[in-house]
Amino acid sequence: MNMESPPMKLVSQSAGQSRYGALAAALKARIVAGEWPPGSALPAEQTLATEHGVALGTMRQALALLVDEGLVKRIHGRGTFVCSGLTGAPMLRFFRFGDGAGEVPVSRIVSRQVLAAPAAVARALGVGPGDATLRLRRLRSLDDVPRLVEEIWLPLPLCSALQDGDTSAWGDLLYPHLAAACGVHVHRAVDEIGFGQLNAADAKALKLPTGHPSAVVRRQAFDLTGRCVECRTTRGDANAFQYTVFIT
Amino acid sequence: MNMESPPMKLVSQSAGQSRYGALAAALKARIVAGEWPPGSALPAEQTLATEHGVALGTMRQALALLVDEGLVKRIHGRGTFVCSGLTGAPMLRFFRFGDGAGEVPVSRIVSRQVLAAPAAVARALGVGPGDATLRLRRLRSLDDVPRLVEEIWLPLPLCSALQDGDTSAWGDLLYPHLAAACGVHVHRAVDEIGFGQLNAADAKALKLPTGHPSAVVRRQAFDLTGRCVECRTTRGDANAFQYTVFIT
DNA sequence: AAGTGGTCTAGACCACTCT
DNA sequence: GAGTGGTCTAGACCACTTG
Repeated sequence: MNMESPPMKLVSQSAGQSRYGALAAALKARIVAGEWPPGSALPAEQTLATEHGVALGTMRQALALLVDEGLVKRIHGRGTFVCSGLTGAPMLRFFRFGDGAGEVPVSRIVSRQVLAAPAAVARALGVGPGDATLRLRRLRSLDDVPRLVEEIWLPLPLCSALQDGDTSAWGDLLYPHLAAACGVHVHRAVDEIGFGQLNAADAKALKLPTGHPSAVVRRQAFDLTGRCVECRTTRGDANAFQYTVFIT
Repeated sequence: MNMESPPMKLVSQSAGQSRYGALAAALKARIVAGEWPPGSALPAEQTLATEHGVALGTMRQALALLVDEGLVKRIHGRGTFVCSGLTGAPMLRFFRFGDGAGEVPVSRIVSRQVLAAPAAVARALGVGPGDATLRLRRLRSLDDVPRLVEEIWLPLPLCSALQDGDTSAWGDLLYPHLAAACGVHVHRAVDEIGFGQLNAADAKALKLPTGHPSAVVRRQAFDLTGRCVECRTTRGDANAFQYTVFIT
């Protein structure tokens, strides 16, 4: 008879760290490493608990940490799934244009170029200055009225699948297309809101006078590994800007 | 011998609700009713669990809900405390004025009047239009440079302690003074950000030209019971506006 | 030392989803 | 019905704070 103990994953636990914290970190590492790709299911909590030789409750605490972190999503009766990334984090949530409905604006890529990254862009993307990047300019419209202008920078070996082909087939959301075409899943983003004036080109695109006040949103988007996979600047009419912050 | 079961709080549990959810709601009701005032400690979790005839873990889940809600704060080794309210929710976090340090701006009340609430203010405060309110105008400065102008409306029987007395003794933060003088604890607030232009009076106070672009923050503040206890409009130079949003 | 919350266990049973 | 996560129990022991 084989009395060997079953294979058990050992988790290193640094001093002062709880066991569920260490477990969460270990699971996160396996997710980031791609062992369970975005959208796929993790083993059942009972399986994981047995594998690691801990009680069910302890494993549940570890998984709860990953849920808080936005890394996995648990669905009662179905399983635990690695989050597939943001679909939009829609820029429109910063603005109130007439309608009020939360519809997705129509997107049109008006320019696509491979360029050496300027210093600021390279810093944001975490690449070397002068490294090859893809720069997109995009115009977003509601009811055929242009509302937002965007300048999007993507790191280049990574997103080279977007270099060629018909941009009109991309759809109105960048992130789902980025996931489908490049396998890049946006997991987290940071938007920095500021204020400025439209330059001549942007003003013309938005059919507003040059120098018109504009809200400026600078975004960095990151994937599961913490790598910056997009940096973007969005501009729209400052008078339509409205954003709500909840404080607790 | 007295074999009676100890007094046990009964909690009504509506269908489809977990027991810890019902417990949390019951505890919240007692907090809102003032049974444990802000800053005071709740009974020990073990005591509460026994009182309600549930296991420790269940009571812990209930308390965790209250923590998430920002209603109580747990401190290891000390106890569970009702949150004493926001101290500032500083408006300055929306702006970047030179220094960069997160210091509290010096406040000066420049006007204090009892006024009938205009329609918009009455709606925000949840009082009848024309009800008595206290209107404050406040100027906030950094390094003796005026940076923000504020118009603050307070409901009046509630905040009547602020009607008289020397405003220069209030200190630079409104909420701690509101708590000390009126027993009003601000527990939650909603800030709505927009852009506009300075009118002549505000421009003069900020030493900027009339019509200068300004960031406008409209705030409603609420106490534990969900009652609106303040409505405020803050304006500052739009060019100094900067706010960061994290998306997950 | 006494009292508090934090971690962990080893179970039981329930609610939901899929086949 | 089999498999999943969600709730609940009744303990044990640990870590932190205070007198």
